[in-house]
Amino acid sequence: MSTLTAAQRRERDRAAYDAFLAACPARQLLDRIGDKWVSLLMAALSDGPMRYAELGRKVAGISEKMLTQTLRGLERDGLVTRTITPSVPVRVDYALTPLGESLGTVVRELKRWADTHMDAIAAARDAYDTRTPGA
Amino acid sequence: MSTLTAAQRRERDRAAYDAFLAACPARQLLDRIGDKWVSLLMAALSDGPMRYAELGRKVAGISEKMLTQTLRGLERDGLVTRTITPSVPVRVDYALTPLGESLGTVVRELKRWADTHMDAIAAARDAYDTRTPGA
DNA sequence: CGGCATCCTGAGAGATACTG
DNA sequence: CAGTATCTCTCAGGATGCCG
Repeated sequence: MSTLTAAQRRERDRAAYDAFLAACPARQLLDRIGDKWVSLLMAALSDGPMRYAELGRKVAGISEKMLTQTLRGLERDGLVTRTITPSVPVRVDYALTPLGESLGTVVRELKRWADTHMDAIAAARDAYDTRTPGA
Repeated sequence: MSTLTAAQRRERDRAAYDAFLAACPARQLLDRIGDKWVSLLMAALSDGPMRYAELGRKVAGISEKMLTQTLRGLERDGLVTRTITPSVPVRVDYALTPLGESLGTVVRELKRWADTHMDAIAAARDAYDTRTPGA
């Protein structure tokens, strides 16, 4: 039977699309750098290695949970290294890998586009909001 | 008094940081293109103008709500145009603006990095998961 | 056809408290 | 110092149904 409701069809399509998206490299990359803390942490580390608590202070608003979670993710992806020095108060340093620095370069290109064009976007936004005053 | 609890200090810091982030162009851009549907929709539109329902079919898994919502956001930011043809069944076409195409170029650069380096990330991920088998 | 209002659920963000 | 564990709660996003 081709008797599929719109909902059923969409569900099937979504499953197929999800598989496609999971395999899409660009999608994975966007998910990573789109993460609120990833870019901030990497920017902080681009100045050189830092300790756990230093990062927590530098990025200010981050909770310990997200700090740990994000760093773990970055470590897993080979973007940062985690170096444990087993002194009496343990010391843990995080640093960018070459891969991480490479990604940092790309992100900075993105930032350059942002710096050049975001005022145009802001202007468009203002114009739009003026055109659509109430709602 | 400097008698602030850790929570109070963090809250104050977060407020300040939120303000900083809201003003940061790069952050705004990342929030945009990090959105699951934005890049997909823009990729679809890079082939030329499309109608509402066409987009819905091309992007397959998207719900009508997200389709409308995302398109509105892109229109507001001056990245796409929305053209209404008041025929009897209404016809609405969406197309990239020059600004939108410019952004598309940047995103494609990002995609190039992804295509070149995501296998390294996947490898790092595998290695990490092997090193950390149980948990 | 194209779109908005409404309700509802689940993933994920943060606070808190405890451990090596 | 550097986490881990647990709980709560928000809110993005999907389903549904109605309008122009």
